[in-house]
Amino acid sequence: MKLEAAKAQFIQTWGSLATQWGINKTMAQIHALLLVTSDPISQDDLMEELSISRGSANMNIRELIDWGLVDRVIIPGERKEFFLAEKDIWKVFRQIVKERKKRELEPLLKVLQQLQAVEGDKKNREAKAFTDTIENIQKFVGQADKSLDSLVKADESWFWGNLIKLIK
Amino acid sequence: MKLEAAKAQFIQTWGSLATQWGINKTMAQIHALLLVTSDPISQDDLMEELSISRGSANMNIRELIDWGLVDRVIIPGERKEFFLAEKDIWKVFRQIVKERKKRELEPLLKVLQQLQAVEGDKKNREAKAFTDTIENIQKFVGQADKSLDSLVKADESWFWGNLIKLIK
DNA sequence: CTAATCTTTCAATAGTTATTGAAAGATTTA
DNA sequence: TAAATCTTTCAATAACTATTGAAAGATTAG
Repeated sequence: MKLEAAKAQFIQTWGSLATQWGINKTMAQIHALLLVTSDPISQDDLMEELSISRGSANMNIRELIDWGLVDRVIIPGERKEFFLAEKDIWKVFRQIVKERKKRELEPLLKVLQQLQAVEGDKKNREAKAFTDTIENIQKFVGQADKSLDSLVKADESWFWGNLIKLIK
Repeated sequence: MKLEAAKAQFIQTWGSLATQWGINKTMAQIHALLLVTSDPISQDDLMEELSISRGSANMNIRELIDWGLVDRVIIPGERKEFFLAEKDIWKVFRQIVKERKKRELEPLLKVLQQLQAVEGDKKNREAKAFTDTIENIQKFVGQADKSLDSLVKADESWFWGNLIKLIK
């Protein structure tokens, strides 16, 4: 398989995987291209390689920067901005976990806490089913939240090493 | 907060969270309603409570059954089918992990393996960047795959107990 | 200061995904 | 077997999400 074909397939695979996770396909494809390219790439080159418009390139790059997955890079003597992705997949993963935790898990926890304040008639079967499930979800999400906190701080080899011991 | 209001908020929260994860909102809302209701619910009741059409209800219920999150229930003396969700959140989580692993992680691993067969000119800087990143991703995804395998088989209290020990 | 180059915005448009509801298909009852 | 009840399908339509590209806004060079 030729390099260009392999790149193209990786970009397309990354993109369609992203779609299944509620992530913009183009954003994921830009990320994929930056992941497998050693040197920083300009917006124009991204537009060219992925056949996307200026607006889309600009918007999706900004989003990637927001997520902390891509950095702006200044190249001396160049007028344009260039972009470079974090290549260490463990760091990428950690960063995504950190962001999704902040954006989704923490707001969810707040809602769950509020929902526990439901007027509790303990004799009411339906009310009991509701509070029971909410309580269970809350405990689960709370545990997950704490665990992910540690994961975000963890060193990769340490993490896998211990996890392997744990699950064997 | 009244029970009905709390249910409604939970259903809406669960639905919008699902959207961010590439999951159909209505499917998640049906799931949410079934999660917080003790007794089995008929398709007509789901349609009524969530204000959705017959077609949508049918399709999304089937999808939930496919995911192994909801069961069909026959109630003696009733002509209609009823539906009941697994309430144990650990089981729900495990089931989702199992399915996504099968549908997404395993196909991804196959692609990554293929991509390692890129024509490798070791002197080529770009080729090296490509193979390095693919290799890293592959190792990472491989580890994750194995770990999730164990998680899927794990007992909840055992899992959290050990995880807490691990990350402390 | 002015022109040139680069970046950002955003309203229009395209593309994608989900929903509807009527009709066809099953199944049960009598 | 026929009628009643329930389930499934699917083409049309609606709702949502992403992309485009031209114009406005910044920044740099001369």
